[in-house]
Amino acid sequence: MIRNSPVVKAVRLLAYVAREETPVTLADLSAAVKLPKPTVHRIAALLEEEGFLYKDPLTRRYSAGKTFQELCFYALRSGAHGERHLILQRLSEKLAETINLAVLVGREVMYIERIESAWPLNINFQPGSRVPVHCTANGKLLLAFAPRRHRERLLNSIELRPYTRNTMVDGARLLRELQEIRRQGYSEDNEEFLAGVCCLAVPVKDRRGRVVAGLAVSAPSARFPLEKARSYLPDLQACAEELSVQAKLGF
Amino acid sequence: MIRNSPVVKAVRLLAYVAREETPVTLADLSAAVKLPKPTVHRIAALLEEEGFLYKDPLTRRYSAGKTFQELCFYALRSGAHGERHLILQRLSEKLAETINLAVLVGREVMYIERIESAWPLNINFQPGSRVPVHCTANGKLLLAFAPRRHRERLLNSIELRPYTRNTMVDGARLLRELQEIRRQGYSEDNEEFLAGVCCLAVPVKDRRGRVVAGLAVSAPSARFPLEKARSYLPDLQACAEELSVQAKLGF
DNA sequence: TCGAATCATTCTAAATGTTGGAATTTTTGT
DNA sequence: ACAAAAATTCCAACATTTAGAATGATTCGA
Repeated sequence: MIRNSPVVKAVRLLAYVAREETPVTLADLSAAVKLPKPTVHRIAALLEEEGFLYKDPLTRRYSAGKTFQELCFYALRSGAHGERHLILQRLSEKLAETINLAVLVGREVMYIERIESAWPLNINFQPGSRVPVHCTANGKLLLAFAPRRHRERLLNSIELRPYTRNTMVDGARLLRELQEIRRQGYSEDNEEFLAGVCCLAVPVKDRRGRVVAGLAVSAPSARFPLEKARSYLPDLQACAEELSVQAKLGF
Repeated sequence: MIRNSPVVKAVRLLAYVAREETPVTLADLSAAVKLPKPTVHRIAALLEEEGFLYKDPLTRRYSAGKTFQELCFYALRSGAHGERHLILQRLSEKLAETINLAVLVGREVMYIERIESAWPLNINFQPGSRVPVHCTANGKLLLAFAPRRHRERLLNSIELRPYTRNTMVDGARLLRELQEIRRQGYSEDNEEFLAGVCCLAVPVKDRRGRVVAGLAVSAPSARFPLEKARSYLPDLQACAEELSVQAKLGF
């Protein structure tokens, strides 16, 4: 991806101006974003024309423009992914553990949402971060329910790197486990990725029944072992159903 | 001035996404800004990388990104230096009570500006702080004038937690009140959030007449009961109008 | 009031990223 | 399972960006 794009420069200018308390001079801007003044000047002029910046005619200082400020009202209005977040939050509160929603992206699992439990000491993975597919509950789940061709291609292209003593590094064994996951409808991670942390994941399906995401609870084995997680299966499945039925996945 | 600059294209994309209520597809975007899909695709990817857009991995729809939302927050708050502040200050002086301007952020109401009255003893809510939506004048007002879909989704996802004896905890009754608010054009909070404190709020509209913010007076019922607040409705409305017409919302 | 220093703006040719039709892949709807 | 729609990738022609240098404007101290 091109990182020298004028688009990137423009939004960084915008970000700097918006974050500053008071209007800024061109020289400030130029120093802050590390671009030559003529460059900043031109981009700022474009942003000004679009109403994203406002240049005070007297002081020549830049601040947020009218269009931009108006936009702010709208952008904030719909706090990202309200309903989905709420559904997950309810589940997290009930189990008192971390809940995350993930999808398959390329050869990895990406969190699209994550509700941290109130407990201290739990791993910090931000939404957007990625984890391996062969040693996580969500990963194995999504792999198990992926279309066969897709699954095979993926399995051939990943390396079964060991993360803990329990990480599965044997392809044949992984295959058997995937079959088992399809049979029982959920997957487990018994400290296969992070020592001391176990997970349990259930599928989230779209209208047509295809598995599009995984919903998992993850917690320190010490206070929340897999047996306990299993006892909450109905709650997890109900939550997954809620996400599916209401088609709240999208937004 | 070059008008075909990618910078211009980028900010127009951003503006369109921010103004839409729900996440938009690439095809929508392409049609809306009248640019070929590959072009939109590339620019959107850049904006996503910068956190200005968020592409849901499941639906591939674009919405405002995290960095952008954070920026909006700053941009709205830093308006406090300019004309907007003066307009609010005049009103506050006339009523001799606390005035605040608020917007809907997610499921809550956020103050973007607040002029404290000179009186002692009044609650200290800084700009940026959030209050519930179902038991405040601004909250009910913004809810009442929000687009229907947005309102319904919000109502479904909030908990009508009681704060005082007067807090509305009955959804049906709240709905009726919202209808009444739309009819009469203003909303009241009769000690529903804080015992002993009442508020009255009027809508602030944008150019197209959509309600984007709420302007409220809040005061101890003892010295400034709702009847008295109502007598100042013309002043509040004039002030809201001033903010709207002159488009001084920005700053 | 003057001049020096700083800041803003314009100019330019070379460099770079952009562009969008066409092809490809993926997803959706029937 | 199929057709239609949408998203994504490609790439060579092309338009914009780039930033040094020059110029004009403003600020500030003496």
